Amino acid sequence: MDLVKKVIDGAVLRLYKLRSQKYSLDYKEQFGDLSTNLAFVLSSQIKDAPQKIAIAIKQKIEKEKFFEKVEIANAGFLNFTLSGDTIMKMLESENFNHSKKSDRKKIQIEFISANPTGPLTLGNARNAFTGDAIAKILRWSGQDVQTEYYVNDMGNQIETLGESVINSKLKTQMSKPPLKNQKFYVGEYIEEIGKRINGKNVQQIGERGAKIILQDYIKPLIKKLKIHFDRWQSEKALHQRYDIEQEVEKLRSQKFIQEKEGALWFLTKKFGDDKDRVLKKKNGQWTYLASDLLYLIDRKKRGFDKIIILLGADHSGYIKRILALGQSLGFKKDQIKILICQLARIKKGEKSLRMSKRAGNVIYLDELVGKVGLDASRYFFLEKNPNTHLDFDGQKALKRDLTNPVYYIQYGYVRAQSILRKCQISNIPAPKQAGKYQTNFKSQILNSQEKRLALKILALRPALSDISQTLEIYRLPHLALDLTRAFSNFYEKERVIDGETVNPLNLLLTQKFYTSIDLLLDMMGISKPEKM
RNA sequence: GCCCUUGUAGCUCAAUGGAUAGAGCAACACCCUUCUAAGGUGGAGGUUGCACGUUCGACUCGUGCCAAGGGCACCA
Repeated sequence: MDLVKKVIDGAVLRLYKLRSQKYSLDYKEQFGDLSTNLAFVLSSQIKDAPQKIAIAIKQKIEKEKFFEKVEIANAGFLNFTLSGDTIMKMLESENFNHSKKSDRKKIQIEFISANPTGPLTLGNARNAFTGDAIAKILRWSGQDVQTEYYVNDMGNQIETLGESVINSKLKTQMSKPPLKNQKFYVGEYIEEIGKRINGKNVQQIGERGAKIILQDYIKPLIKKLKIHFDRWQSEKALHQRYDIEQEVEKLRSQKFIQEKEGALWFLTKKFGDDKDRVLKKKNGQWTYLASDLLYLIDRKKRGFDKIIILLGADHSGYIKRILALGQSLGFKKDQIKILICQLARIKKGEKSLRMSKRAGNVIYLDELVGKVGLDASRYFFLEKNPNTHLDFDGQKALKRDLTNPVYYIQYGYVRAQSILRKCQISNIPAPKQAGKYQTNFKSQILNSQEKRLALKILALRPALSDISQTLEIYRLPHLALDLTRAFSNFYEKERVIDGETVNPLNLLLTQKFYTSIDLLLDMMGISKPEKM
C-alpha cells in the first residue's frame, strides 16, 4: 500500500511538479482494490477538470506493471486493480513496523491522575485505557514515551479527606452518629481507613489517608488493569524540590505576574485565557495553579519535546491556563496537547446522574472489571471516541453493552493460532519466519476473500501511523474487528491445511493476520488467549 | 449570559470534504457441526437534531436556532 502510494506520488510529481495534497487511498471493495480521490484534490490546485487530471495520471502510471487495471469512474475517481502477485509480494514483505523512525521524540503522557481521596471509579476508566493505548502506539511509532500519574497529595481535598475520616471514626470510637455533610467523602473505604489510622490533626490524618488510598487502593488496581506508570509524581514533592517563590520571581521579571487586590495573579489572559488567574491568595497560600506551574517547570527541565495530558471534561476550563503557563515557560503551543474525555454518567431509572465520590453515587472500577473482565472493559471504553457522552446503565451494561466483539476478535486470533500450530506440528517451517517460504506467487489469482483479507492487512500499518499522529485510539478496536471479520470470511471458505498439503498463499495470509491482530491486541492491552 | 463537547439505524458507535452514509448488538429468514460454531449468508431498519450558506461534491466546513453533558472561585 505504501508502495502504491509511492508510485502514485511519483507520477503526480513528474506530471505536475507539486507535492500532492492529502488525498485518500482506500480499499473499498466496490471500487477496485484501491481507490483515490487524488484528481479532485489536485483539481482545485491546478484549476483543471478532475477528469482530465485523472486521465493524465492514468496514462502515466498504467505502465507500472503492478497495476492490472486503472479505471476512471464518476468524473475523476481513480480505481486500481492490483495483480495477485503484487498484493502477495507486498504482504510477504509486510513487517508491521513503523516506517519512519527518524524523528524520535521524548514524550510524556500524563493520565488518570485521580485525586487520592478514594478508589478509582468508572469515571477514570476511559482516561486510563486510552492513556495506556496512546503510550503503546507512540512507542510502536518509535517515540521515547514516559507515562506518569500526578498525585494531588496536598491541598483542600486532602483536608476534606481527613475530616471525612475523623467523622467516620465518631461512629466506631465514640459511638456518636457521624455528621452528615455534603462535603465529606463517603464509602466503606473511609471507615476502613478510619480503623487503620490516627493522627494529631486533620491535615495529618488526611495525608496518611491519601497515602493508604494510593498504596492500597489505586496502585494495586492499576496493576490489575495492566497499566504501567513510569513515574508517580507527587505534588507535595514538587513543592519540596522547587522554591515556588523563586520560580515566580523569574516569571515576574518577564511580566507574566502581577499583584492585584492583595493577591498574586498569573496573567494568563496574555495567552488567550478568558481571565487572569490567582497564583497566591490574599491569605498567603498558593493555589493549585502554583503546583501546575511547578509541574510544568519540572517537565521542561526533564526535556520533554511533547507533553500529552488526559483530563476529564470537568477540567476543560483548565486547558487555556495550562497552555498559558506552558507558553510562559517556553513551550510551544503544539508541544502540550490536552485531550478531554467526556464524563461517564450513571443511569438510574429514567434519570442520568453524574458520579460523585462525595454523594456516594459511584461504580468502582474494581467492581466493574471484576464483573465483566478486563478485556471486555478495555474494549468497551476504547471503542468510543472520548468525546462521546457516555451514560452508563449499571444493570444493562453488565449484560448487554459489554457483550462486545472482543470475544469475536480473540476467537479469530485463536483460530489463526491453531492453524499455525498445526503447521508446526506437521513439520512445516515455523510460522514466524515468513521469509523461509520464498513463495512464488507468479500469476497468483486471488479470490475475493483472500484479496479482501490481504488488502485489509496491508491497510493496517498506514492506519496505525495515522493513529499515532492523531491519537484517535478508538479506531484500534474498529480496525481489529474489521480485520477479524475479513479473516472469518476467509476461514469459512478457504483451507490452509488440506490433508497433508499446505496452501502457501493461505498460510501467508493466516500468518500475517495473526501478526496484525497480535499487534492490535497488544496496543489495546487485551489478552491474547491460546484457547477459548 | 459566555466558553468547551456532543446530536447519525431500536441500542452502542464508525465514516482524512468524495462515489449508493457503514459495523457490532438486538430482531427476522436461511446455511453451516470445521483448521475451535463465540461462525456464515440474505433481507429489514436513515429526512445524519432543524434551517440557511460555502462548492463540482457536505454527516464532515461556516452562520443561526433546538436539545443534552461539562465549565465559567483568591476550591482542587
